[in-house]
Amino acid sequence: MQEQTDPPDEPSPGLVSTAIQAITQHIRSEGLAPGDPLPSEAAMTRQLNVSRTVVREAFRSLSAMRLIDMSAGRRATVAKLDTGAMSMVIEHGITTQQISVQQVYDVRRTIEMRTVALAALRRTDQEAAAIGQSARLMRENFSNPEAVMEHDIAFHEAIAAASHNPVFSLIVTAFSGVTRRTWVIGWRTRSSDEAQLKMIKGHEDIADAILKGDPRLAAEHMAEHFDKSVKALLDAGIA
Amino acid sequence: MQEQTDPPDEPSPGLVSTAIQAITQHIRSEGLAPGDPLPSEAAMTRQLNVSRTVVREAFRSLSAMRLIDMSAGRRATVAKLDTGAMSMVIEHGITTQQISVQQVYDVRRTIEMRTVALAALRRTDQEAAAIGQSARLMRENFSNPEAVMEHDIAFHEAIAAASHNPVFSLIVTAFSGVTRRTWVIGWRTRSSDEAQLKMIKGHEDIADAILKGDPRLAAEHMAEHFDKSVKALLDAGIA
DNA sequence: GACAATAACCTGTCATACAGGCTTTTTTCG
DNA sequence: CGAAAAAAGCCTGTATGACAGGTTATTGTC
Repeated sequence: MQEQTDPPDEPSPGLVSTAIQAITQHIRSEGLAPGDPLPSEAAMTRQLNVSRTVVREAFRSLSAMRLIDMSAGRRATVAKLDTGAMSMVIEHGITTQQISVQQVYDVRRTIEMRTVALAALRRTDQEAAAIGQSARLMRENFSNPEAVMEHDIAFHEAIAAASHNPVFSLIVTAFSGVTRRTWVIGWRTRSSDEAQLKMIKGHEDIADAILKGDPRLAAEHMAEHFDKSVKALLDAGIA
Repeated sequence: MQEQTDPPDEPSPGLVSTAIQAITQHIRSEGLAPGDPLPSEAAMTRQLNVSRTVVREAFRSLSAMRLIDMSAGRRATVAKLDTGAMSMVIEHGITTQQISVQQVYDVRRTIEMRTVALAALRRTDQEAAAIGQSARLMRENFSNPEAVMEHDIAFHEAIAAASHNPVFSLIVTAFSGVTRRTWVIGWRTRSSDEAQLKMIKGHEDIADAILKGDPRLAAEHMAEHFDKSVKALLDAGIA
């Protein structure tokens, strides 16, 4: 058996938590869709019989998680799926050293081996074009590492989008922040222009395999890409 | 040497967002670890030159994401990695029909094919025991579906933990909420006791493979398990 | 030196106030 | 009559002050 940290009784989870639950419950029970408006703060205040402070902190919390959208003067609305909260959790794990960059890469590899295969099977022509475009822009901006990185990130997100499973997109996008903070290290480790161009070639190979609709080949190239990336990070001493 | 009150031009992402960033920035720059205390609200109020309302909403937002822990009378502290925020994002996606249960299962399958293999390679004896224990408890509570479900969930989370990669644990645990809301449907679809026992046997096979340290076999059983689970959900008409 | 009383600080919640953004209604003018 | 402009009304963003109750540090006593 395992040790539980929660005491057996939790009488008051706090008014704010209660309010948060009431709001999410409202979304569920009313079957609200993205864009639909939520009750005003005043209405919630009356319904829950608490102060506006409490209701406001609840709304603000949901807004911070990007579950709802708030803006001045208008009512809050149900938000489209967004990676905001996940990104913050991952970043928090990294900055407090509870997870390592290498662990993130291991998860990315696992997921992207799947997204790339799905993309090869399910991509539309437009999505294939977007993926190819990102790879092409990496080469064209070769002399500008920052630009290469952004197109690299866009490349991976485009593949996730082409998997037609928004959960994959969510996760892959959540990792982009970590990538932004470590990408340059991997790039510098590829000391020669030749090594750097080879890395870009790897992306083009993946794009081609997706365009051809060959999931096995796409996954093979993706595996190779990740193995090299992780090796680059390890060479640079990233734990 | 630094911050004056009003930067001349900022499209104003809002004072609260600014405060949130200031707090996370503080965690980063001070290199805080889980359990370390953050500045008091009053201190933050002075430092950012905003009202306590703003600072409070920022703290509360971070608390809702489980990035910090708050409790009455004590200062907020840096939180241990927690799946709270991720769970809420996934649940939000499900309730607003932006993602389907089947899409979640596809992601789970992808991830757990990896965690089970890693668990077979890296599990400690204690972890192997915990995994086996969960499988055993599933069988022992056979007549109580709710209990079977909880041990099923614990089983998968234990495997993720045994992968020794907290990011996997984070994601697997984030999906547990969805499982709780759909598990019974799959269970009912297995109409006969025989079919239900076979499903439990599948878990025991996985546990055995992990105990034996055979990643390939473990992954094979896990694949089978997921294929049957997804089939059960599809038979029940889950989109 | 141990221990209890107390002071100081901190968070949780409430009430109120006001500036400014949106939306709807009313008014006015063509 | 119709359309544009003005006003009214609701809504959110932020600030301030107040007080209850929990937590920690200090002090004073034995």
